[in-house]
Amino acid sequence: MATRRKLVGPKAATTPQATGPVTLEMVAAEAKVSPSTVSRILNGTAKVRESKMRAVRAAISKLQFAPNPVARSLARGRSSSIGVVIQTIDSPFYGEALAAIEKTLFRAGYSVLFLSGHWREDDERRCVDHLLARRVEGIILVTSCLPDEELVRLAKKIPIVLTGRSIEAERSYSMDADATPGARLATEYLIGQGHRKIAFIAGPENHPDSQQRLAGYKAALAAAKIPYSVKLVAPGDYSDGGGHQAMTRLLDAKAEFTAVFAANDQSAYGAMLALHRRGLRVPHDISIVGFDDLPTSSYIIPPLTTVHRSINALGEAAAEAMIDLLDGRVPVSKLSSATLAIRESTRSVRG
Amino acid sequence: MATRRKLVGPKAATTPQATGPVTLEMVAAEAKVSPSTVSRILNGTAKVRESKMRAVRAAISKLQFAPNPVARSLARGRSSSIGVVIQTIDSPFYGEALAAIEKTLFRAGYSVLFLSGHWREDDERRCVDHLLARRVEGIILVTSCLPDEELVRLAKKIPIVLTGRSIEAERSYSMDADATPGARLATEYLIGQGHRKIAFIAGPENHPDSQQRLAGYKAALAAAKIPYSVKLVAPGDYSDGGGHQAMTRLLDAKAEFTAVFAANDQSAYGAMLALHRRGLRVPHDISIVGFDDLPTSSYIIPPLTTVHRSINALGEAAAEAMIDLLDGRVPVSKLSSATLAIRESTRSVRG
DNA sequence: TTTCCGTTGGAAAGCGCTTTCAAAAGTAGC
DNA sequence: GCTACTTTTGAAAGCGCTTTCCAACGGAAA
Repeated sequence: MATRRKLVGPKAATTPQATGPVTLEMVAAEAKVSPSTVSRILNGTAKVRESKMRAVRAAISKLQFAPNPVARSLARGRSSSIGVVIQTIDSPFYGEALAAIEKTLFRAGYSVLFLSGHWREDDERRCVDHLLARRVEGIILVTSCLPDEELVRLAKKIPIVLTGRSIEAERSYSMDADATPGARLATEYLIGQGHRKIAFIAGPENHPDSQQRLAGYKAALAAAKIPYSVKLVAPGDYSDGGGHQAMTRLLDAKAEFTAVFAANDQSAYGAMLALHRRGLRVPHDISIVGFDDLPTSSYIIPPLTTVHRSINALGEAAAEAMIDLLDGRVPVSKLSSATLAIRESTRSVRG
Repeated sequence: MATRRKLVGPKAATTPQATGPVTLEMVAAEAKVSPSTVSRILNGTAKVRESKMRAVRAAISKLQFAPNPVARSLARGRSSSIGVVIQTIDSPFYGEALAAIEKTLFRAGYSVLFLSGHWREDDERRCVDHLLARRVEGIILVTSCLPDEELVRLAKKIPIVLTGRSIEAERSYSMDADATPGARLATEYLIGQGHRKIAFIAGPENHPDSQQRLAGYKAALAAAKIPYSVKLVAPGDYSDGGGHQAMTRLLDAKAEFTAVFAANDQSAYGAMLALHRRGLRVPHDISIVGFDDLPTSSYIIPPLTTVHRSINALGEAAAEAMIDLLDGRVPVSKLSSATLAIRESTRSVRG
């Protein structure tokens, strides 16, 4: 029977001192209405007499009441928060997307939980479990590395939106921004500039996205009837260091090429440095194009020609798709295609 | 009284079908013990007979039970989550710190809510309010721009840890990694290399951190008895573009200098590009040193000499300080001091 | 065997809100 | 002025856990 944890006596409501956070009940008491009425006003779930309305509003602002979202979540069975799994929260590439996701979701009244999966299956799985445990209402997976079946299974439990992947499942939305056309565009540009010997610095071998970039490169080559040579392809890992190593390897192997297409900008940076170390000049001796258009890419020397995809738009679209999913609508894709930001790291070698 | 929302009959426990998420009560029923016992086992809050222990564990794994953190938060009055307010979530500089915060806090069992304040008072205030409403247990403010009084007031309500700022308040911890020594170090290095005319590209004028960088520059100059000249100081804003503009302005003003100290690496990138555009070579004609040591700084051309402070350590320390605060301990500072990463953007102009 | 004391474990209250249900209060209509 | 509806409102149950309180239990001392 004892009233646990009630730190103040029965006259609590009349004692406005250190009673901790203000509760809805206190507002009700202050406004002399029932808690239900306060709740109804808060949520607009029913019509309430104008006079009470005012009284409650007054009480709310007088007591500085703010509803406890935890209690609300529990009662409603919904948490108003959604989870985002990303490779790493400090990804230079996805950063902008995160910002857009945060902004869009925040506006729509959701809290966002960002978690880093480090592009490792088990880490990512742990993130997802954590998010499920936290009862998020949906999960956005930015280029997940989880197997398809698992994602499909996940989609059965909770709405998910995927970027850089594509699965078939209810209550899910895949935004597979296929990188192939972009990669092809870059390679074609190089070809158009008269280059015939074009090296390629690849990304992580097992990742679909990086495979698409390679595919685009090959496609452009094939279309121009330029034979594809494995000697001109160096493995990288999307990092500056990887690009540096790849270029070094290419150079050491005495591969012949007049241009390089790097699977992403960071690799391009590294490659450029390697070139520089060997006394080769960009674009005079070697042309180079990147992929991603990182913010700094217009400021490095020389400013990098690179494939641009609005990553901000990607984030926004992902967030909007999630909102659509949650509201029971079917998201519509509105991703713009890749363009080439032509800057100063490439030159024509024709006539 | 009607039992609301109870979708299945009284024999619910025996019907293992689509009953939605598994609850502690279901586990209790399955293990034939009371909910209290399950809770005690879950939290280790009391000794429980070995046999029941086993039964409960079995039930848990059989039903795949995971406690609902929302309910738990409500009951405990604690949310096990902490908020982080950052300039922007895609900050190239703080990114690493965020990653460290996430990792450290996650390990300690907390969820992290990242919010972007955009270095604007009202945005930041809104973030803080949101976090308070969400009942986070503590807030980490990464170089907040809120006025001191406000932070002090905030600290009264909730434990906070501050980076790049310093306030006096209970249950708060300031990690004011003063930038002055680092800036001084950079400038002194340049002086040591024989430079006497050293330009400075400043950061945002009103920010304490950027003022410290200027102060360090001035201090080094003074110590070497080199007169300080406003003509050699160009306003910037910590962005690549700002650095580019600043350098352009310096050059247009025909300022004479043989070295530049940029308030941060991004400004340095921009400045280098401006130099390059004018045909000036780094470090042959002009030496340049940056501040922050961004990941790409070792890969740009030429690799940038810059002030290095472990931003990863900063994040880790911030997270640990928060944990200390929450556990009622007094955090102890363990920030290492700034070092200079000497690379290839500077050269000696002596003898 | 009885008494006393330290363990275990269950019943139930409570966290702060939402929502159902039914009673109270208005509004018409006759 | 009274019946028959249609709002508006309050009481109370419930969301899924934690935690207090106390009864039951088991073993040691008597």
